[in-house]
Amino acid sequence: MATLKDIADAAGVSMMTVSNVINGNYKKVSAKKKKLILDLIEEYQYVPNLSARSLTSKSSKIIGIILSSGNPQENFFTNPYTSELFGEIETLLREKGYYIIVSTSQNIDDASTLSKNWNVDGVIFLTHQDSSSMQKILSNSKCPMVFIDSNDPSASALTIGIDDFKGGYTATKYLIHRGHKKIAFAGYYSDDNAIIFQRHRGYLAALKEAGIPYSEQLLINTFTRYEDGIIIGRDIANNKYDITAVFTTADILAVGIIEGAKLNGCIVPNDLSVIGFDNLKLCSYVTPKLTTISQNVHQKASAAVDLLMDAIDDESIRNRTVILDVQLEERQSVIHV
Amino acid sequence: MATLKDIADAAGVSMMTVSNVINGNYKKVSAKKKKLILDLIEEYQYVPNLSARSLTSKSSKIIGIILSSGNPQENFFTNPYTSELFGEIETLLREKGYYIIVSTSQNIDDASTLSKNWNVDGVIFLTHQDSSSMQKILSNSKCPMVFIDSNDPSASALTIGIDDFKGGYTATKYLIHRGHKKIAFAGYYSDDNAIIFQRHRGYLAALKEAGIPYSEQLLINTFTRYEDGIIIGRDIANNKYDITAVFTTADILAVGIIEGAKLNGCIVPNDLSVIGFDNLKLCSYVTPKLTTISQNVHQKASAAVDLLMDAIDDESIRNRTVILDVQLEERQSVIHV
DNA sequence: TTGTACGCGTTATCAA
DNA sequence: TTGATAACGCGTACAA
Repeated sequence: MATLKDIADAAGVSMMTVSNVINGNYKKVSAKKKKLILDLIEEYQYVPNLSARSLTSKSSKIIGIILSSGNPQENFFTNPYTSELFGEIETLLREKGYYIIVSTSQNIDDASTLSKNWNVDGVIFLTHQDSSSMQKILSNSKCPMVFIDSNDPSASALTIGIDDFKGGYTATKYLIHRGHKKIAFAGYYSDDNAIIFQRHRGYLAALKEAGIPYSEQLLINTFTRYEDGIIIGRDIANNKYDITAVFTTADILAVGIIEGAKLNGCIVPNDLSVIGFDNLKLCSYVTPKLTTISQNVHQKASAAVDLLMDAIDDESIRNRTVILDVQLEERQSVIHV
Repeated sequence: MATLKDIADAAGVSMMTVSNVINGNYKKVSAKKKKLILDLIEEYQYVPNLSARSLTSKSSKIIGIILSSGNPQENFFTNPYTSELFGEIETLLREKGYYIIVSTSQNIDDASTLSKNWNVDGVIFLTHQDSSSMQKILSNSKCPMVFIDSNDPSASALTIGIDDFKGGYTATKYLIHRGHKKIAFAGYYSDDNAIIFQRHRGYLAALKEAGIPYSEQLLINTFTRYEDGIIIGRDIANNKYDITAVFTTADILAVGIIEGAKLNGCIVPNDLSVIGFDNLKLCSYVTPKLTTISQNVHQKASAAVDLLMDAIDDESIRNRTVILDVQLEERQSVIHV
């Protein structure tokens, strides 16, 4: 492995001259030596050791991407939403010259260990963190951290979110307009998950606006996995709930519900209308194609990266919230009753 | 940020003693000092700087994971197979105490730059590399590299693959047993893609065994994306090909074909039988559920990690090929004619 | 324009 | 059992 010194020796100059060439400080080097050094670098296939560089300079050019949640998941990357978002962010970051270290640990403390271990320039949390975890992380953070889909009650962090209230409201209103009155809400509803809480609030608002009474029985609390959807779908088909439609907080859950219902003889949309959330590619793959609340994953990734870059460049940016819009994507899983 | 020196100063001992405690060399330290130091580490929340460590020690505890291919992809992580495989590998590696740097660059040279930049302990290539790229990479590799789904004509690398010939053979034979005689092959067929070539060979072998003639017209050469499948499906429905069944080299492509056929009035499996490849979760989400050749992603990930670990531990292991078995997963997309 | 000396945080060696 | 010192590869400050 060629080092700076090797190149310097070969060129008969000091390490400093080589360093200047590498870092593009061409004004400080004569054209002749510059060319010589450039050729040598090519010949030796020299690549700087970034560990060494990050030791002296403050920047490591590493961004940590963390996926962790209480919601049990064997493999975060079987979730198409998470995967797609991750891929978009990775691409954006790489184009800006950063390396990415991923970690899917369930343990929040690993986040701060990671950032200290490698002196990362920034961190992006891809999955929902409850507020206590968030506070814990922020309290001993030493670099900018962007949270996607997390609550920020104290508004003291960098967060990217979507208009969850509007999502819940829009979906529910759409169902109501189609004549539905008995509409269930299915998702991972919990006190410390503001995302789902807001969607639920939107759902309630639409119900109230239409003068439709709400009862606890309409809340189907569940993890958002395909398998959980199957069970719920079967229950629905077996008339465990008295409903004609269900708004779910994730496409993958909706797909499971549709399948479960079908297994027990309840056909979507004829016997049951379903609306999802996310607008994954998956929505077009299934039958019937899933009507859903669409969030723009690319836009979300881009907003997260922009915000992180801003915060890295400017120390003073340490709390800011970006809320992205959502809209209904009409397909085939809802029927007029 | 507390450093080794900070802890040493606080404890009134040398850095070396602290280092020994951190690295578990307890025999070299008195019990009393050990406890003192451990407490201090806890109090200061000390975490070692791995950049510094990797400068001195040979190991960086970083594994690079590279996704790159000529096959155009905006975002590798929209491919469920790739995502799932990546997630499995990440988990396995993390459990073994490694950090992961991901890179999705299209440029092969970035792979070697990455490995030099960070002095990675090993690299895993997640996507197919043609043999020339592979040779290029291997020629200036300085650490163990495992290739998944790549050809290794010279058998001089570490590779993980599946029995592609058997996959093609089994699928085709299955179709033949169901009475099909006009069977197309759809996939990214190219000279430098041994994977697909082998599947095609298996396909040919089954045809030959049954005495069914093959013609070039049965080869549908295409990128393996959903959108490409749509086009092919439409073509099939429009009788561009004279076939009753198609074996595809990827589930996502099969799903597209089914949809495209349907758009033009050709219903699977009644009018057309389709077999996929991979056995993604997606197969169960679609209608009809997709019959496919199943490869065990978890097993593949595990084999890749095991092989890499072996190679890291033992310099002498620099070429070895692991071939995993495949099998038919029967669902609903094939009919008896 | 070029070179020297030092420090970044850690570990290995060797001596005490 | 402990500690002093050199070394890893690079960048910055300063001097020539």
